[in-house]
Amino acid sequence: MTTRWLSPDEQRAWRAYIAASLLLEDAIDRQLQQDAGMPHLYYSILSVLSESPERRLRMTDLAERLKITRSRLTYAVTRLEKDGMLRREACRYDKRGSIAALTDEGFAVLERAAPGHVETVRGFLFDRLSEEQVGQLEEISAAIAQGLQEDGTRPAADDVPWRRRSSSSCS
Amino acid sequence: MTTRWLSPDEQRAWRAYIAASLLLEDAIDRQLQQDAGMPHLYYSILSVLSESPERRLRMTDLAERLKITRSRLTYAVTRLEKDGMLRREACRYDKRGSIAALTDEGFAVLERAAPGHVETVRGFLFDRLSEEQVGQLEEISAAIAQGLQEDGTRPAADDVPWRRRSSSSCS
DNA sequence: AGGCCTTGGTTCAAGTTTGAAACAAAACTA
DNA sequence: TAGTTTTGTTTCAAACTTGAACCAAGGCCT
Repeated sequence: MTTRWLSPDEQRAWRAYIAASLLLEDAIDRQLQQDAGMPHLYYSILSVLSESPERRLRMTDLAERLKITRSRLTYAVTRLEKDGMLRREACRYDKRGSIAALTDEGFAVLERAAPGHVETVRGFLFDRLSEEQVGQLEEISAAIAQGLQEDGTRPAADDVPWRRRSSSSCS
Repeated sequence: MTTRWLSPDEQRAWRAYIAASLLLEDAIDRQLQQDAGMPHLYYSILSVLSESPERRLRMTDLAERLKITRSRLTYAVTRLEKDGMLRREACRYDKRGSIAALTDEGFAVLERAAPGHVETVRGFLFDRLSEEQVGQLEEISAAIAQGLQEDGTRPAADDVPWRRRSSSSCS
């Protein structure tokens, strides 16, 4: 089959999107690196933990929410643990499991960094978009994410009638 | 001043966006790594070069178009040169300058990889969006990028009445 | 010409990401 | 229950990114 190339509109959208996402991630990484001494992903880890029940989550669940590989998470958590931002705990119900628990210090760091981070996100993103566009951005993002999450390299989709396990809290 | 936190709508949009951009870049990187043996950025370098006059561009111009640091580009170009995808040439008019020139082999690799790449972008992005949304995505991205490009850490903005130099072709 | 600031690129070390492999503990299955 | 497969996590080496430092060379003064 001959390739369906991108239309000029699609080309422009694609390039604009690539540029914007690169620039935005860079700006946010730099801000957080400066003000909190950690890149965006690491901040997000603390943030997700802070909103979880008892401020703790199993590694796999954490990785799933952040859309990153377990291996990447392991590395990040090791660093954050070294820095005292969180602690690893064993899972009582599943001896394989390991739980990342936010420490008080981690929470404090998060609280101190949050205002600056929000300012940045606002300044570079939301202040530049209309309310309408915010809605559009969410819908577009959701559509993209959905397509990419239908279980990664799935087995044809009609092969798995039930939905994936929701979570495995533990603790 | 007390922080203006994100509204629920903004929160959702932000999280959806982060997830989508992570997932999308990952998917594209994986596809290109598989089919062309290089990550997305490296492919983009070849792609930009292929569309430039004489298929060559100065390092700084290349970095500017791709929105990456010169140092990152240096590393990437070194790898691509080692792989024979491009060649570095001296700049005749500016002895500091160095020009990246796509080789025939690089062009060939690009041509072979392009269809698969476009399929992927289409499958994960454009096939999931309405025509309208494509337009919205472009506008949103452009707005974001614009805000982030007003000359990085600029000197107060009212300090530089003229616009930055456009380019420095050479060769 | 002689200084001095800027620009174009690279280098280097430290930090991060990737993907495959290794392990150990569940969960099945025969 | 032993054997096999799956799941949860880490480990390791190779590749990549970051940011600061460095080295020319070009531009501007005076």
